[in-house]
Amino acid sequence: MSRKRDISAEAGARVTMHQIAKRANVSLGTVSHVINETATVRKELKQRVVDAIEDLGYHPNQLSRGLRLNKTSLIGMIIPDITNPFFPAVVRGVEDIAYKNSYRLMLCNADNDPAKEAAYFNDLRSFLAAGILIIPSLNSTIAWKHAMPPMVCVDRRLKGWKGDSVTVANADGGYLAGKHLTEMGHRQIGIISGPSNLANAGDRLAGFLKALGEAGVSLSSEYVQEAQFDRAGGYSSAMRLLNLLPRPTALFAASDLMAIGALSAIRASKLRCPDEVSLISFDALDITELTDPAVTGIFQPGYQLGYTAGKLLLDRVDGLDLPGRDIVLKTELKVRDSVSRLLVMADK
Amino acid sequence: MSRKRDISAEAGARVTMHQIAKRANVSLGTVSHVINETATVRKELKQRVVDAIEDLGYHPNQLSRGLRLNKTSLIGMIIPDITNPFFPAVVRGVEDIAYKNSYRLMLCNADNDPAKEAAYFNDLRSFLAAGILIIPSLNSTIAWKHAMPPMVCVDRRLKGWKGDSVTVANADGGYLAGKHLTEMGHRQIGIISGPSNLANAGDRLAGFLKALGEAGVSLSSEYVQEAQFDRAGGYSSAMRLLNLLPRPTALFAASDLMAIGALSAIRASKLRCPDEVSLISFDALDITELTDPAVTGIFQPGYQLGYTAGKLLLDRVDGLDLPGRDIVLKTELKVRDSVSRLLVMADK
DNA sequence: TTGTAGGCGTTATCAG
DNA sequence: CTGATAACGCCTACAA
Repeated sequence: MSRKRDISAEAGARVTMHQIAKRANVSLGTVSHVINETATVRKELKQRVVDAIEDLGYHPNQLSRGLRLNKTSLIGMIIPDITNPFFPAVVRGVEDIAYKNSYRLMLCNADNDPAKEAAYFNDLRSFLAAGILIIPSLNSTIAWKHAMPPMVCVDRRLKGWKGDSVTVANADGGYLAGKHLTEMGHRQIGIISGPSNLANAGDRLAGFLKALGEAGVSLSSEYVQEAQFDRAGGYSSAMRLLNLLPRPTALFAASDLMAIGALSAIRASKLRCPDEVSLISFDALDITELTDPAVTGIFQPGYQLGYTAGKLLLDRVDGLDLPGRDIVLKTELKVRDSVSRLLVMADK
Repeated sequence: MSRKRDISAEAGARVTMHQIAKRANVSLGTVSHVINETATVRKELKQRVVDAIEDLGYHPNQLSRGLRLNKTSLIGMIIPDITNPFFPAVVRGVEDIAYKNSYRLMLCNADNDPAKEAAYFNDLRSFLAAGILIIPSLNSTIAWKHAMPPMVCVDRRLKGWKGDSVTVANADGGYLAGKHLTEMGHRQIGIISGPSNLANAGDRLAGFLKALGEAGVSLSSEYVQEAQFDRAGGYSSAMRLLNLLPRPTALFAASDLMAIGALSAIRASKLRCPDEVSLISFDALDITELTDPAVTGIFQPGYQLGYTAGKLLLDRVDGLDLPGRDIVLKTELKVRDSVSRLLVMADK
């Protein structure tokens, strides 16, 4: 008795099925049956139960429920960096589809730290999440494990991943960017690429270089800088690029955050964009629409990415048993104001 | 037996303490003791247990753990809109302090929908979250309930909230903005205020008007527009304001997102900022540093907000029993390029 | 149609 | 120092 009081006196003490049963004068089983509609209960009894639930403000304890069912209604999602505005868009997509199917989203921000990512991953499993969505961090150590809940990779694929994934057409996007630049007359181009151990970054770069190749443009290696997908990375890479001779007439940044950093670098170098240096970017988020100048870039459908991934995951949660599916979403060129047409080429 | 197999064959089946005990040739209790260090176990046995845990890749089931302890290591956080870049900053602050204390963050995006907010709130309680952090949505219906886990209000206070809260000095911030504008010579000013049912918005407005009053400036009511804290709200309000006669020489936007909308409106009206229309804003996020022009604004310490709120919450989780604390964080004027000095006043 | 009882994986009490 | 054993709240097979 004293033990029971000790526990129930804690802050989280809540109404249980037991109390509902007692108040409605029915058995525990009956309460469960009306809650889960797992048996047809006599109308009168049912009403009594419903009333009791209402009166006492009962909400089922998801822990015991999950323990019993060996699964919760939680969808776990791991993202590398919540302050990168691309990811919240993806999250919104996931959230909409999950909430609609009465799943809840447990969002974990790995902070690009593999250890943190792994910790969150294990926790998600420990909470018996129904499924996991992951946008892998830079040096992710997550690997397929035995007895995993369904999982789908979003935006980036886990190394050696065989399951479902949803990504964007990074190579195509890079190609689009390269084509636009060469069509606008640029031949002296600097590239700010993402971390080379990220497939994403490699694909964008490859696509971009392919377009350049088709236009007969070749770049010596110092014109290809590698950096983190953030502002600081964009800034320092752009600085290096702008000091090269001959100076590039255009820069390709592999992400919007990088592009913003590059823009700062261009300003800091007392150069004008796009008059003296053009800039094209990848992401085409709202924010790069309001910079000075608005940045031309390759649009990635972030919301769709999340929504689609959520759908694939729910399929698996519902027991779909199929080989892994890869869905690749199209990218799109958004022409804004940061790329100028080169009419006369001084060195020609 | 068949039942047991049925359940353990499910996708989420995992290693349990039972298996550890068997493999290490000790009892269940001993395993628990070495895991929780709740009794000193003989070195040799302990090693066997540790090895078994390692070998089998055991992770405790948080559901049963939480069920038993009547509390999990989850911190729930409800935010109104994940795509508003102010909130992710707050989340980062929370996350850092929570993770450091080995709590996990369950982030819920209410989407400014009171129903969704309430649903998440109940779910968080159902999962026996150790504590809840909430940035209330616009028309929040959350009210104090019996047997709630510790909760602290962040950024905005819940109606009638008596517990802990962390907010920023909105009135002071508004005052700072008003003072800056009048000191720069502006007397014809337009205001884009937030929803009037939000204390936040009211405070900013009141502070701003106070500064105006001290400078002997009074505004007729059509110069005060009310809108949602987003881009669209900023745009349409600014449009209305810019069509007023006499046209305001300066605009005060109650949030960065609004300011960005206002900037678009200024451009769409073929006006130049800051030459013809100055703009001052509230938030001073990174993004408004890169717009054209960079927007002068009142800085809110988002990360600190989250970090501090997290600390208050953990205090409560640890059983601190004290009357509610209100912590108010200071704001700060960040001068950038969107406010011009008015030297000669035509109508003087 | 309703009620009873056992067990999900832990922790904690208490006796050896 | 170690090991049974009883809960925690819920679901469900099975009995009534």
